[in-house]
Amino acid sequence: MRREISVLVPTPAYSRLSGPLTYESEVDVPPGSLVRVPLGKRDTLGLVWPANAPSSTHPASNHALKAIHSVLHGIPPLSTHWLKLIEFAAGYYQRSTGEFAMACLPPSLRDLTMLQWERKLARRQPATPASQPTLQLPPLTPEQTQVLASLAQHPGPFLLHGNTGSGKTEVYLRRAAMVLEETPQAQVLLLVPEINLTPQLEARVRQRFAHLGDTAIVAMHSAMTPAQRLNSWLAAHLGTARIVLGTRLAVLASMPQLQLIVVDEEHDPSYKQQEGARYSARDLAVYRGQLEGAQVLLGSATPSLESWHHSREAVSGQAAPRYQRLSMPSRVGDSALPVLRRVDMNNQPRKTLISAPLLSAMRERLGRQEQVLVLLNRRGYAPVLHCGACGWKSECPHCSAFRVFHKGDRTLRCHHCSLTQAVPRACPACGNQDIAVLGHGTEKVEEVLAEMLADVKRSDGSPLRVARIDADSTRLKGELVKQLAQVHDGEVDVLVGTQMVAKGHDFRRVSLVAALNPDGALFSADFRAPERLFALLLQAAGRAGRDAQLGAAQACEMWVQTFHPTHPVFEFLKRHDFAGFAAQQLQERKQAGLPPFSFQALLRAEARSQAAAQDFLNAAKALGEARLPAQVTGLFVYPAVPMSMQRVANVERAQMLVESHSRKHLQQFLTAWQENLQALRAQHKAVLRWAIDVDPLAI
DNA sequence: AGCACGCCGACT
DNA sequence: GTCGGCGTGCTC
Repeated sequence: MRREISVLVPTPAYSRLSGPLTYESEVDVPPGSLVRVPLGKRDTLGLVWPANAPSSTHPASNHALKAIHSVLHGIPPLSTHWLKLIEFAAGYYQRSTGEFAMACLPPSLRDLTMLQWERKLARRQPATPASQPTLQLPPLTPEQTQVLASLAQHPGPFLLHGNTGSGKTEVYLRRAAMVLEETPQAQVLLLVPEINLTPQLEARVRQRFAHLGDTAIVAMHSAMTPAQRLNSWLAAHLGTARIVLGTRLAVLASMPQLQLIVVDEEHDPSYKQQEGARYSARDLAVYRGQLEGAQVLLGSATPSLESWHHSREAVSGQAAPRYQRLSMPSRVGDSALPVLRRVDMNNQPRKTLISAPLLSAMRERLGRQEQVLVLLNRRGYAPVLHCGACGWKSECPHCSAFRVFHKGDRTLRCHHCSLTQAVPRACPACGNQDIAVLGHGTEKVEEVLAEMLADVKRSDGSPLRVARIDADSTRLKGELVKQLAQVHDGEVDVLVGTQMVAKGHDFRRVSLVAALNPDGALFSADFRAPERLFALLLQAAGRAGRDAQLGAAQACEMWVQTFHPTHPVFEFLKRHDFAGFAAQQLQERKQAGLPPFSFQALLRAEARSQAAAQDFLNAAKALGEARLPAQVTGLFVYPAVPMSMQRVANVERAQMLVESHSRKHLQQFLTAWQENLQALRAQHKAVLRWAIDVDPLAI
């Protein structure tokens, strides 16, 4: 018997094929099956969709249906829950369901031929036999015990607020072990913000869960090869993987027996995808947990203000908050929290890079064979090259940014479009030989510190070693791991780096952390900048004094060089008072009507000229306001403005903010708008691309 | 998005 | 005379 089958294919929302297409088949193919179908002249991967779903693009009655080519046999269909997750996410983030679904599947699944697919399945390695757990577990602190008891008693979701060093990871592992023991098939998803952080957590998880067998733990992140990604995905989908450890894309992995989702460092901006479908893995994790009945545990030392606002300590008799808040304020082993030292740069000589008090504190630490971590959020040697004679600056010809001077390879590099040129010997504008650098980057700090500390010797009499870790020094694969190992082994005394070293890595012998110039975030136009700065500094401070013996002798220090030493951010930081900081920030946000007290979306447009981009946006604004859905009220569309990075690689960028007090109304508006915007395209041909960003992180 | 068709400039 | 530029249009 012939039957009609709804199939999602990878077509973007604006292609007018956003709904499922109808194919025919001799046999019944259940929803969630992966199929190969003809689409135009090509043969593409498709996902069978529930038949009763509304099909926005039903074929004309006289249209001959094409037949499904083949079904990818050998694996069970994707679960109804997974289909629902995809449908929700695509709708919420304003993408077509087909495009979103295909983007969530491993890329090689799209490319494999039927034959390759069958070979792949046949070659799958059998699960390794499980052995008995033999590991000696570390004792739990009373706080950890209490938190684990709450996790066992309540369904969640939870927000675990634990200071750096309070043992959050141990809680994740213990909870995972409990869940895996309780249900023989159960699966656990562990999310981390960055690829850099997966290897060390993976090692710890493999060690702890060695008894489950090697194949029971898989990683998922974008740096894996297509074959590795397919293997991990299959293991998760087939249930052989009991623990999936990954970055944001792992939140969309098929895990039929999912029981627990942990989002570590839940405040981290890396959880928001910044291109294509701009989803928040943290928010989807919460939705997915509710959908599948899996427990959700968000953890951070500095929770996002959104999560903090939506969480409360459980109080009997009161309405349950969205997240139940759990706290672990103490550090394991009672090592003291670092002391904050502020250097008022108003009292320092102009253009001071490393102030005298900071330098002497560093010398003292180094003299005791302790390590020092120096943070500066700027790579390269100097952010600008400048001609004193004619005023020329090293602007990038293609972007609205300066090219950065990299001394190591004598280049001028644009950090936005990657344009790289040799440093000119003389000013390109006037020929003046005397061109100078403006400002400081990590390369320069590395150089200056090596000079300033040249007289300090290590205990064996050898010279001090200053090293640098940033995106430049770790460009080669494996370089970051190698360099971090050198720090751990004590080969490095002073480590200079960008914020990438502040995240997650434990440096046991570091007893002094210094932020050289954090002021930029204090008065930024971005309302989230103080939140990010606070998180970064507290996280960086947490790098210090992990070694209890070290901390007991002499408290560790967090140094901040600033022109605004009395700024509230530093006052709260000094007291390690996240709750106070959050209350103050939330108060400000409430008065200004900013998230989490309102909901935002951005419409972004890219065009060859700024005017063309803005014209499109303003036309979109007029159209949106004219065709406002009747039920939508209290919605405000701001005028189009250039983006803060206005031009990148010769493309002009503009954006427009939409704000509403109601998430539902914002959604209704965006859905209606999306359809109208397609019609606008024809009249704005100069516009290269446009996209909607729901819940944007930076405006 | 892909991948066609389709109509105008510099090359074996 | 062809190869190839990317404009426009369609995909069950």
